[in-house]
Order: sequence, then C-alpha cells, then structure tokens
Amino acid sequence: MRARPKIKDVATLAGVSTATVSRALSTPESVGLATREKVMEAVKATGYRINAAARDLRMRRARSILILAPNLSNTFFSRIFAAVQEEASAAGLTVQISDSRIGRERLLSLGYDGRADGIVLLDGSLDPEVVNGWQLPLIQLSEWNDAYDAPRLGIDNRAAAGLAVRHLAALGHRKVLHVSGPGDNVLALTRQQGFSGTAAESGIAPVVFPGDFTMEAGAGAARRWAKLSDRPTAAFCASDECALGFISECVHMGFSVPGDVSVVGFDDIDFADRFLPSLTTIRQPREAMGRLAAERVIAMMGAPAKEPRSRPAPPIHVAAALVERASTGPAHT
Amino acid sequence: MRARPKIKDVATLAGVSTATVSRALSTPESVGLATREKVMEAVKATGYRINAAARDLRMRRARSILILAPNLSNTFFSRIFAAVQEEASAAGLTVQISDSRIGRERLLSLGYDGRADGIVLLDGSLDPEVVNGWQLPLIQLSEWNDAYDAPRLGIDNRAAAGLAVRHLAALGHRKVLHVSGPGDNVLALTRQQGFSGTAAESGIAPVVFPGDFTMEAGAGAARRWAKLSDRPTAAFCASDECALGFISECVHMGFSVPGDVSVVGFDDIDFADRFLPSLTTIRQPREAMGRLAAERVIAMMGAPAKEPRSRPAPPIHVAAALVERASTGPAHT
DNA sequence: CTGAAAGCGCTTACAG
DNA sequence: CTGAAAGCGCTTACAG
Repeated sequence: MRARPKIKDVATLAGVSTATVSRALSTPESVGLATREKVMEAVKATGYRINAAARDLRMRRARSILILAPNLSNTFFSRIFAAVQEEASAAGLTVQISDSRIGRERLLSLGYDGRADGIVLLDGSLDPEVVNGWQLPLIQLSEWNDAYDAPRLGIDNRAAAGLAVRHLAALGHRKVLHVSGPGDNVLALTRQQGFSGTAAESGIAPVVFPGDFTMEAGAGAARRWAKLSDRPTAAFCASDECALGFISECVHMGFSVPGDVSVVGFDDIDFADRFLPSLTTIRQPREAMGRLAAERVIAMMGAPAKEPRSRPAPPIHVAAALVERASTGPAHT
Repeated sequence: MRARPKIKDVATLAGVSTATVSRALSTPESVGLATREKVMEAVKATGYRINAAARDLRMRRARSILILAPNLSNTFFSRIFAAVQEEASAAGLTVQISDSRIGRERLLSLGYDGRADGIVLLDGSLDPEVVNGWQLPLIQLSEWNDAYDAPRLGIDNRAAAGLAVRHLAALGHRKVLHVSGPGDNVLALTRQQGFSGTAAESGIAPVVFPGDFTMEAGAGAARRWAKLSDRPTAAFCASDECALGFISECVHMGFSVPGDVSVVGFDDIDFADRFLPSLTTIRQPREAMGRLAAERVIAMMGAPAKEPRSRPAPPIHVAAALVERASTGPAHT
C-alpha cells in the first residue's frame, strides 16, 4: 500500500459505497451496525485517513483558524499562540500562524484562501481595505484599528497605564518618565494617553521619550535619562522588554534600581519575575486573551454570519492588573 | 457581488473558458496577449482570488509547510518560527504551526491531511510509528530521534556542552554543577554527556542535578546547591531559562554571581545579554536553524521523493558558540 | 439503512 | 492559442 488509501479503497474493501464509508465515519449512528463494523475494519486495514483538502473543498469550510501577528518572534505572542491552539484543538480545529507583514497581495489571499474559516488578528496597522475585504469571522486581539469592521478583545490600555502611574504617585514620585512605543501604534498611543492623563490628575510632571517596545529602545532611553539635569525618579516603560533594557542599562551606568530610579514595565512577560530586580509591571492575561479570542471566533464561525460583520460593538475588555515587585520603591528626596 | 467570485465568474465576464482563466493566471505566456488582458480585467472587476482549497485538491499539494513543536509558548521557538515563515513565504508557501502534543490521532492526521506538504519537526519524543507513517518530506530540527527516518539539523549538543565546561575549566573551576534537562530528552541527554565527558578530561569534579529546562528548575537547583557543604564554584545549566532561574534564586539567597558561583546557560535567548549579570551561554543560531530547515524541507518537497525517506544520513550540524558575558568569572579559592 | 450521482472550485492532458 | 471534459477526494440531497 504505497499510495495513500482514499475513501474508494475503503469502500471497495468493505464492499459498500463511498457514501456509506463517509457516513460511517462522520455520523456512525446513521449506518447499520454490521455495515459500520465492516467499514471500520476496512479503515483499519487500509490505514485510511481522510483527505482534509477534499473535505474542506466539498464542505466549504476548512476547520482551521488563522492567527496573524506582526512579528512571530515577539515573545509576547507565544503564550497567546499556545492558548489559541489549545482552544482550537479542543474544538477540532487546526491553527495556521502567519506574519501579518507579508505583503498586501499575500495577505489578501490568506483571507480568501478557503483554508481558514476564522481569523485572530493581532495587528492594528494593516490596510483596513484588506481586512474588511476578508469575508471571514474575525476578531481583533490586543492591537486594534477602528477602521476594522470586527469585534475586538483586549485590556483597557489607557486604564492600565493609569494603574502604573498611580502606583508611582503613591510611592511619592513627582516626576515620571514614560518611554513610549512606536508613534503609529494604538497600544503605544493609548498607554501614553493613560500616562499623561493620570499624571495630570496625580500632580506628576510627565516626561516622554519615544521608543519602540524593544530592549534597545529601553537602553537608549536610559542613557538619555541619565543625561537629564533634573532626572525623573521613576520610569514607566510601554513594554517589559523596554523596561528590562532600561534597567539593565541603568545598572551598567552605575545607577541602582529602584534606589535611583523606579521602573514599571507593561505585559508581565515570563521573565519579569525572575529579572533582577524583579519587575513591577502591568499584567496582561495573555492566556485568557488567547483563549477568549479563540472562543469568540469559533462561535462566530458557527453562526449564520450573513450580515456585515458585527456592529461597532464596544471592545471586550479583559482585566489588566498591577503586579508590584522589586523594581519600584519610594521616591528618594 | 456578495459571494466570492469563482473562476467561472471571471470566465463568463471575460468571455472565455475557465481553462483560459486558469492559464492566464498561472502561465500567462501560454495565453494570447489580448485574451490575457481581458482576463486580467475581469479578475480585477470581480475581485477574484483563487480558492486554494480547490487548487490544492486538484494539484495534490498544499503549498504549505507544517511546524510541529512540543510547546508553542516556549520562547526558544519563536525565532525559529519566524525564520521558517520568512523562508516559506519567500517560496510562496504558507506555514502552519501546531503543538506536537495534541494526541496521537490528531497528530497522525496532520501528516495525512493534504493540507501540508512538508514538515519541520522540533520534537524528538513522538511515536516513531506516527512520524514514519507520514508520507511527507520531513526534517528534524533541534531535537531528534534516531528512530525517525528523516534527516536532521541542529547543533552538536555534546560538543557545545564541552565548550561551556572548558570555559569554566579555563577559569579555574574544579568542581562544577550541571543542571540537566528532562531525562528522556535527547538534548538534555547529549548535553549532559558532553558535560560529563569534558569534565573528566578537564579534571573537573562533576555534580549533576536533574531539571527540566525551566526557570523553576533552575531556582530549585540553586536552593539545593546552596545546601551543599562543599559547593561547586560554577554551574552549567542545560538552558538559559534554567540559568536565569538559578542566578535569580542565588541572588535572592544572598549569593553573588559570578562572585560566589559562575553560571553558564544554553541557547542565548534574547534576554541573555540584558540580564543582570548578562549571561554567559552557548549560542544556538536559531534563525539560521529555522532558515536552513525550511530550505531543506522545501528542497525535499520539490524532489521526486519516490523512495523511502533519506538514508540515515549524518546530521547536518550548524555551529554553536560560546558567548562570554558577565555571569562567569575566575574560581574563587 | 444504503447507493448512484452530482458537485465543491480548480487544473490539465487532449483535441482542434 | 483556446475549449470541452475529466478528475482531484470527498459529502450529501435524493431515491429507494
């Protein structure tokens, strides 16, 4: 048996029609017991496995969900991927993952492919025409774009940033640096708004350095911070990676954290609590986010989905929380 | 135009047969210029996108490669995923990623699915029957299993571990701890063999604690190490995560690294050089590994592939290297 | 309960 | 250069 057996081979061996084999496999109740057993034996004997490509075409669904993320090597995503996969797998679906920066044409195709029937989108910077052109159930996770006509799920970034600022205010910090993310990124933007707004309410003098979420950006910001004459006593970084870079560079320059400067991150990546000092940060429940997004998109896949994608519904917010660790302390005077 | 246009719609609009549309799209040279232009216009007008599920079925190939890894949330894999994706994308292929621990049945199906035509396998602990049953080009990356009948790619783990030990020997360490990985894991096993072998050659007294690559395991090992009466002056951990956990716990217990104990990791994950102290480790060129694996499997997909999968060829080794950073120093006396 | 037949949306010899 | 027709491997009304 070199070639892969197909349903016809099973049917022949069992002495029934292919229709019966198909039924015996998908809806066993609908087939006579004796027949069913013959079929099952033939399946075992031939080593038959269904050809999903054929099934997909015929049923016009792929039993697969596609995750699109702007950078597969970003460790922030890994737990989300794992959670989506788990949820999908439990529902009998496979998962495809693709970088969302693969070019307009390729991207467009992905949604028209016939190989996925739901999308979890982690990128808010794609061309809305492309995204809205896909006629597939879609959910925006973490990042979003108001021009996308699809529900979205994530934390309330503005409020979460507020948590960080209030924490620093409570520790007595009166001048705080924010190392921001890319200017065109919604997450960066809303976190910065949360920072500025809450700083104003809390009587904190805000300083903002641009960044891009990376460790290098954090390190660069630290060097810039060090040169300031009247240095902020605390820094709120738009991502944990940035915060780790900031701290690491501060220590290399001879400063102490939190002695000379308190640092708060954002995300609560796996290393945050093992860093030295362990990192005070805003926890994003990445596993829950992945799970909920998968659940949601799976539910949408089941629904009729005739009409245009869901109304501009309010975002589904999951709770973010401040995790106090060792990188923040009282303001020195 | 609510429903997705199909090739028939384009053909009708252009006033040609579906065969011609198909040709105009896949082999434009084979179609008359005028016809080609009519078709292209119709494609644009209808917004036609090829249905990949149908193409795949007809052509009996999926233009897709499947990555199988034992734990999607392990950050060690992220860069590999990204590299495979890049390479695949450049070749016009899509990428599917799945956890390899999804259960025997599901796993078996993946390879028979008709939805992937090449596999990059990062798990050496799957049932060889399952793996060898897949009739798809396959390459083993990083982890491997001699019972898999497929070529493999990765670093020479034994030699790489030797690098770490010799580095410590050169620093004057005479008693070294190895925190190992899971006993049933090839990587853990070969790294441990490299450790033991080189220790013997270098006149180093070896101590081995079992572990499982995680930060928790590293932290646990550190606590155990602290209780030893005659403590090793250095620790070689089987993974960076483990090393970071080890260091972090040592510092929490009041020890200094490398003052009281030098620590070497394995992998060179992104955080290694920003950790405090920055981590001396063995660098695995993950990007190159991903890229090479993808190249290789793509090449195999092109080949005839009639005969049984490649002979027990020698593994393709990529170079690992010691990266000296701040977590190791001279043995104290 | 079971089978013959149509069809999912493509591609590709085969003719012309 | 172009079209009619078969077929990739399934599923599912429709009859019986």
